[in-house]
Amino acid sequence: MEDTLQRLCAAAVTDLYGASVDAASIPIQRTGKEFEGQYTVVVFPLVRLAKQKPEAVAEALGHALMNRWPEIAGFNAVKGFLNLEMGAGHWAQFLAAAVRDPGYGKGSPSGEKIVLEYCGPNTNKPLHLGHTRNMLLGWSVAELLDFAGHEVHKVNIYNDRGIAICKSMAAYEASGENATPDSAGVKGDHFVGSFYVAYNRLATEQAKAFLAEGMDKREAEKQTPIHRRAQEMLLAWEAGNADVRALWQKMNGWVYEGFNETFRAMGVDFEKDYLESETYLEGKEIVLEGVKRGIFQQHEDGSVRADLSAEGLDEKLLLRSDGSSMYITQDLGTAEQRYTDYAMDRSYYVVGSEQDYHFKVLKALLQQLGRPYADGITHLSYGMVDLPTGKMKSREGTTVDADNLVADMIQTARSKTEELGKIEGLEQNEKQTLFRTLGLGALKYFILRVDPRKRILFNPEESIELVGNTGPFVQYTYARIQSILRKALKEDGIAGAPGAVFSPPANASADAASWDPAEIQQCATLARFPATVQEAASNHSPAEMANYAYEVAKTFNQFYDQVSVLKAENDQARTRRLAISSLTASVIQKALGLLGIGVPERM
RNA sequence: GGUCGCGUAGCUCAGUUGGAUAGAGCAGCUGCCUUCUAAGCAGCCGGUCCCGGGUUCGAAUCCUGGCGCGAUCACCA
Repeated sequence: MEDTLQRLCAAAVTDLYGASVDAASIPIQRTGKEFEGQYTVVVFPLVRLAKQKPEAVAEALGHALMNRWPEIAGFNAVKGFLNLEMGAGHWAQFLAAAVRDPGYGKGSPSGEKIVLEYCGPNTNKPLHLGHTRNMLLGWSVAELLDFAGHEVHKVNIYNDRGIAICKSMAAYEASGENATPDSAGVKGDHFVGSFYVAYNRLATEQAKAFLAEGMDKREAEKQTPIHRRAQEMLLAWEAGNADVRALWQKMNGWVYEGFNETFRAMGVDFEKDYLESETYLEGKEIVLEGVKRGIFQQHEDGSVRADLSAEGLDEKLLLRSDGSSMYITQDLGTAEQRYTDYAMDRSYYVVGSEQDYHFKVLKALLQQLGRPYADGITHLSYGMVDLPTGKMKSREGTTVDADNLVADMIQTARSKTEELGKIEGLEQNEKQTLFRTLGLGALKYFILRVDPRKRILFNPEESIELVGNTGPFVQYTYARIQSILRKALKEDGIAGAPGAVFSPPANASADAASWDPAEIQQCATLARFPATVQEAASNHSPAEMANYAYEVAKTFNQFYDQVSVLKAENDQARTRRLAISSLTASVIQKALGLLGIGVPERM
């Protein structure tokens, strides 16, 4: 739509003033609420070419556009702003085309292959609120890119080895008594996490004796038997010790089971899992290859470093003097592995902003190595989730657990729904589904509607809102529409697909005069969906999609209030409004779907 | 200290990449349910867009200098 207007404007300017302008540079925007019209051309940039006053340019351009495009029904010029009113015929055409297109909003295939990594948990403790933001963002960005026309592969990376998991293992060995998640009746990841907490308790306890001897705190903890045991296990793991590996395998297995349950509850999925235990050796080889090619430097003590000062970064350690690998080394291996698997054009890493530096380094290293996938790396950085008490810290138990959070939200949705008492007729399992849809909808919307870069403040004391600018508000609008459509089907005695039934009147352009402003406003909002998809995808911003979904719902509720669908003045208006309603429902369903939020048939 | 990010109503956030009188929600106040679901709609109240300078027809948006908050700069991950 914008493109068309820009083209027409450019042509008109050439006709009127004999000057050529770049069509793409002509600003087209939505008309402000206080003015008539749907699209506004800002003519200030053209004033210089025209050598006339802005108002005169707008006026002249308005006439010229009307001549060129009959779908423009009128215009008004205010200062340098040319407001265009599209006629009912235009909207009727739009409506007919959009309603009949099941793929309305979907981008055409770009041929670009993208691998998107998100979640990236450690396997020694359960997922928390920080992971929740990561998962929701990652999943949604992937869906947006997919819907916008790219080929997207979602992958996870497990940090499944290292000192953290050895700590849980050491504590389990010391106090686990061969219990299992089943025997304890605890979800696997929580079960293992409880030993991570137990480790810290034991270490603090055991450190007391050393502290009494005047040792400093860090040193004292290093001397504790439990810490020594964890270190020992780490070395044994690297050496391939069968017992340690078996325990590691068993405990990680419990964690994966627990995680999978959380992923299901959260509604996120992965096409492939990567394990750092399987890629860190490959990372080491890449570093050694770099040394051989003279790209990285091996120092006298045996350590390997990369000089990134040319990129404005520091010198970076890649291998320790004992030859063991670093965090960054593993990521090099994982990246290589990924390219072997997918040969992707671009790779996205959804990881918190505290790792901005890390990803700059990773990309720079791969560029130095001349890897073909290096330039295609993008770090999708997002801000932390803070509590009123400050930053979350696992060791201090100040995290908000992901499973509890979801359960709480479902509970909140249940009590609100029961309080309103509008769902008496539903079966028990339908109710459960509804509470889940609403609870998760509220949670996901709450997190996704804010700009990813910004920090989110989450107050566990206050439950997430269900009224106002929220997920359930948008869901409610959908449910309202479904109620109308059900009644319409019943009145008409027709069963079938709403899309087919609620097509607009064939001769819609004939009833131009009868369109209510609310109908035009709703159509104008719905018409922005495809452009919003592309923008949200290219900006990697579910927030833009969330805000759009809110606006679609908001304008529909106004429409709902201002005109009656089922009791419209005439059949033509009724059919048309049914078409607008069903298209609105479809757009809401798609927009929320891109955020991972489901829609209820009633609520 | 260097680098990066953020700073908009009492609170939580938008602001279409430089456009009109800066918008929503929550909180507070007022109206609207014998009419398609009131988880809604309409209205009131609420602003030094952190501060100073600059660029131009026009700046919350771009540049520059400050201030504040946060992250990061490990032989941790």
